Amino acid sequence: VADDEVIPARAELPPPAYVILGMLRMGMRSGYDVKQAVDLSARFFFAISQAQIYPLLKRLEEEGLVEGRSEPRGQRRRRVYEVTPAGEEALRAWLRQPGALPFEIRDVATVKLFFADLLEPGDVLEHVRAMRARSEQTLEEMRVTIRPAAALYADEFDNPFPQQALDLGMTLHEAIVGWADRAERQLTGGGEGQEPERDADTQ
Amino acid sequence: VADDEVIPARAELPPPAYVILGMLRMGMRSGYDVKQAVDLSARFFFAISQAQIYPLLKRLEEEGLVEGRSEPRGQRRRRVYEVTPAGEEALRAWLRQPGALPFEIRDVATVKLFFADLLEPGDVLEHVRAMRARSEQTLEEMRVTIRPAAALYADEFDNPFPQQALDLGMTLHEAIVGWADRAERQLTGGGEGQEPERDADTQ
DNA sequence: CCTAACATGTAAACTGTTACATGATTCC
DNA sequence: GGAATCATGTAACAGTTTACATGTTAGG
Repeated sequence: VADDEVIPARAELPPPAYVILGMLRMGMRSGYDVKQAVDLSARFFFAISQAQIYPLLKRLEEEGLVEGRSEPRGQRRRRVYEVTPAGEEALRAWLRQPGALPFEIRDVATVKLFFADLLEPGDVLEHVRAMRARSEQTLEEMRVTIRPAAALYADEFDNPFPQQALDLGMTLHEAIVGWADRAERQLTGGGEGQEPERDADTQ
Repeated sequence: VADDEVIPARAELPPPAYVILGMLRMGMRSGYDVKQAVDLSARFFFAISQAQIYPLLKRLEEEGLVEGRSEPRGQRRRRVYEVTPAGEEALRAWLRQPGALPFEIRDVATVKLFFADLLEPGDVLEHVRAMRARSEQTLEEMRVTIRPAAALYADEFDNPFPQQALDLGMTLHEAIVGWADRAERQLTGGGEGQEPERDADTQ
């Protein structure tokens, strides 16, 4: 259309852009769809917020990696996207690209445990139980809503990878539950005869 | 000194500020010390960058939660901090404060696995192995450098919590290694007779 | 002499969240 | 008629990283 169609060889896309690209390739069509899909699955290892999606879709389109068109539902405006061959190639290249894969956790609960020295024993116990409950709740969510969807991808589309990613997430939270059990036993005077049961030294 | 010493009842401190406060309380003295300590331990569940530390130390001091003074080593300038009673109280209040404890993971490796459908089977296998190797390396780091330090805190200062936090981190990475083993077996035609071994359908 | 470690600081850029605005449609 | 959901967008803010600047000291 314009005369400045030259792709300006942009900087590498941020990871959330590839999440969007991947979700579109898996059949999601609108920005809204993508957000729903991420909240249902990828959120457990890479959350993205709604406000990131629309600007990134625009950018993906500018770079020719997706093609969007208006497809309203009734009077309700709606824009749907398709991954272009260039987009698929960009996604594949990113997936294959080796290099550092930082495993980033940001968990204030563990920070609080780390410094729990400052708390009363009762508070610490409660905190460990909260951590346990949190992972159990996450597991329940995964079992109820995500597992069936992942199974569908495995069975219908012969794509086992969402299920495997979900499996990793569940494994992680099961490990936390196991850890919490051990920690709890240790805190509730679990050292039968071994340790001379620490007083509330608090200092 | 000035006439506007009134504390302006600031917004709640961001989590990294409490990490710094906690580290100072554990005996770290300078910003540099804090950074070293975080990189050695807390980084596995809550990393903070050097550029965050000095402005936050300044802010903590403004709010009366720490007290700093210059304590050069030779000609090399150096500012050391101590947690004030108000600071200890603020930390304790934050530790006890209930409420949402989001467990945030941002892991591009799992994102790549999730979308691995686009890759050749050989690439996927390699990727799972890389994830396994990553966790094994992290475990090795933890065993070599952090575990002894955590044990020291447990034995010398009767503070078992850093060790327990480290333990949680190790548990997590051990779970990933276990998951990777299973995933690898599944990918290398592991379905002996069970599954009719999926071809490289690639699409 | 040179490198690594000690030590502090900040500007600019980037990333991400919160909160709001806007409006249509579906379901009760 | 009202709430929930569908659907898109953005401005303002908060948080984070990268990169650099600056200088000292210890060790090979």
